[in-house]
Amino acid sequence: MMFSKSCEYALKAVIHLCIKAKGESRLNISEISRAIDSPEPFTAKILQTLSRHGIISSIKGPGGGFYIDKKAAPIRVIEIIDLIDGKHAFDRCGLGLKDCNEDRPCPIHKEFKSYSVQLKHLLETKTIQEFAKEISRGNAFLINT
Amino acid sequence: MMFSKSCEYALKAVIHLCIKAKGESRLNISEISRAIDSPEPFTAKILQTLSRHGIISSIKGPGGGFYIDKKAAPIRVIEIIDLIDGKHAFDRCGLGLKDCNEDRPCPIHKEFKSYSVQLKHLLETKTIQEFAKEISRGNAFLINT
DNA sequence: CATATTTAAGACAACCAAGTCCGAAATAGC
DNA sequence: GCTATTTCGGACTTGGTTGTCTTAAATATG
Repeated sequence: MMFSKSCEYALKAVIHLCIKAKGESRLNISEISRAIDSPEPFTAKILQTLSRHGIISSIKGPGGGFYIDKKAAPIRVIEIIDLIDGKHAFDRCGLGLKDCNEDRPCPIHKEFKSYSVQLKHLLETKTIQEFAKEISRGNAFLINT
Repeated sequence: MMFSKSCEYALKAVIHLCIKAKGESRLNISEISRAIDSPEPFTAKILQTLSRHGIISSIKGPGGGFYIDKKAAPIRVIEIIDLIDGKHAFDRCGLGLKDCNEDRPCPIHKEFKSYSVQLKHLLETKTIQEFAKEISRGNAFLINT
C-alpha cells in the first residue's frame, strides 16, 4: 500500500466533497462515508482532522456538515498526504535507511529516486479538483461496482 | 514505506549473504543482524522463511549458518518481495480499490500505473547479485554511518 | 427556551505487523 | 555418546493503525 487507510479515505472524501459540496451545499458524515464506502465513525475522525487544518470546512447543527469553501484555492493532492501520512510518506528509502542520499546511497537508491521524483512532482501539481472532474465526467470512480 | 520491515530486512540480509557467504562460507544469525542493523530474533524468523522457500540455504549446528548456494541462479529482487510481502505488494490501487483497472479506474489510476509498470520491470530484472556488487565496490551501503 | 441535529473530542477496542522467547531438532567435535 | 552450537518452529508480547463508542458543544427551528 502506497498510503495509509486514513489517507485513502481522506483523498476519497475530499474528492467527493469537491463534486457534491462545493460552495453552499453540505454533506454530513453518513452521506460521505456511504459515498466512498468507508467506516462511518472512522471517517468522522479523518474529516475532523481535515477540517481542523482548514483543508475542508464544517458547520455544526441541523443542516450542517462538511463542504469545500468556494473561495479557497484548489487543493493539491500532496497537502492531504502530508497532513495525514506525514511529510515524505512516499519518498523514503526503499530499504528503510534513515540517511540515504547520493553521497551514501542504499543499493536501490538511484532507481527508486527516479520514481519518487516523478511521483512527488505529480502529487505536488495534481489537484483534488482535477480528480473530481474526472469522476464527474464518468471517466473515473471512487468505489467498486 | 514501500515495503514492510520484514521485507527490508530480507533484502538487506540476502544482499549481505551474497557478499559474505557465497559458496562454502556461512554466516550465523548474529553476524547477519549485526551487519544489516536489524533485531536479531526477528531477523532469525525472516531468514527461516527465506531458507524454507529455498531462496537461501542453511546448515544447523556448530559452524553452521546461512549462505547462498553457489550453483543457484541469481536471485531476482521480485522473488523476495513476492515471498515476504505477497504478490503485487507495490502495484495495488493508490486509493485501495479492490478492482481498479482501465475499464473502471480510480482517479489516480492512470498516473500510478505508469510508475508501477516501470517499478515492476525494475524489480523483475534487477538481481540481488547486482546490488551486492555495488556494495562490494563501495558505491552503496546497507547501514547508516 | 427546548429540542433535534450535527460536528468535536477523547477514551476505548480490535487487529495486524514487528519483535521476543523458549524448547526442539540437527550436527560438529571431543 | 555427550556437549556445545546453531537453526527451526511455535507461542507469546508489544506497538501502531484502524475502527468504535460516548459525551460535549454548537446551532437551526419551532
